[in-house]
Amino acid sequence: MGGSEIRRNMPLFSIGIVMQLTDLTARQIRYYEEHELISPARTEGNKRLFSLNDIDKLLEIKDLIDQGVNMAGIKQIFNVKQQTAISAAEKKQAEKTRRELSDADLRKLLRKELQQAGRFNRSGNHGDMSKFFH
Amino acid sequence: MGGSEIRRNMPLFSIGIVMQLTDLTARQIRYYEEHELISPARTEGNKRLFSLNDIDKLLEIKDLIDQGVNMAGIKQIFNVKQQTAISAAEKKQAEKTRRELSDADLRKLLRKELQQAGRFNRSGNHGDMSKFFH
DNA sequence: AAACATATGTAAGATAATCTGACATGAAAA
DNA sequence: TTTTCATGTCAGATTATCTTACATATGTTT
Repeated sequence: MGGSEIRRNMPLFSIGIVMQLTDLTARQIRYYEEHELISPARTEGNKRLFSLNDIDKLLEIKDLIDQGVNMAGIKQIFNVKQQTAISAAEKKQAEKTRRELSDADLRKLLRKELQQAGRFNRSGNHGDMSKFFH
Repeated sequence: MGGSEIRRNMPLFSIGIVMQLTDLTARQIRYYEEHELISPARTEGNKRLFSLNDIDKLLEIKDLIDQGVNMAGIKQIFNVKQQTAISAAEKKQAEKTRRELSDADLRKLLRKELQQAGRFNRSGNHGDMSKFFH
């Protein structure tokens, strides 16, 4: 179940398409990027390229703005969601680990873990792009 | 199960992205369009916009060309596939009809059918874009 | 072999789509 | 009322794509 992560993060859509899909103006989309609510990829020539996850986020942003939340609020909400997702992933991973690793593996892992702490990753709580893809 | 049809036919992708996704050159893609193997939509400004189905087809075309099939051959293959799909759909539809319509409905339908014959529609035998979306 | 057809490469000139940066503005907050 | 926020709008620059035309390698027909 890790492949769909990649797919949902694949930069595929031009800003024009994203405008249609989200019903936001280019100005709005760029403004949200400026406030780091999204971070679309770029082409070699500096054109923005959005992923499905970006579009999900934009739809969420739109909802939240309709409900009167400002940039700062949305940023916090995203942080919380991300943290929640990370926790959930860690929990799942811990559970998986408990079941899958032998004691020997565990010792090896522990050693590694003690040395280099703190790597990171994206998470992914999907919105409702299910309207567009299945 | 009709919504995903729409989604797969939604024009979303610029030619640049399709080039990356299919590993075809712009020249090749335009050539295949010229030979009516695909019919991408256009923006107001005449830029091509490809759907998931278009991309499926391009991947199929690529395979067939690798296997030495020429434009004419591919066109025939697509025709056959489409016909097959239509037949399948008709069969399914007939079955559905048999189960779902009352005799009254059937009489009404029959009348209509006798008047205006011959409307049409797309079909859809999907390729393997499952690599990119789920 | 010569001539032709097919599929693709490549280049030129035109136009569309997008970019950044700046200034304008209405509504809400201070 | 003055600021701040979210968005609109315009200008000038750059990228991406378009069509058309010619070039070319490989395969086919005469």
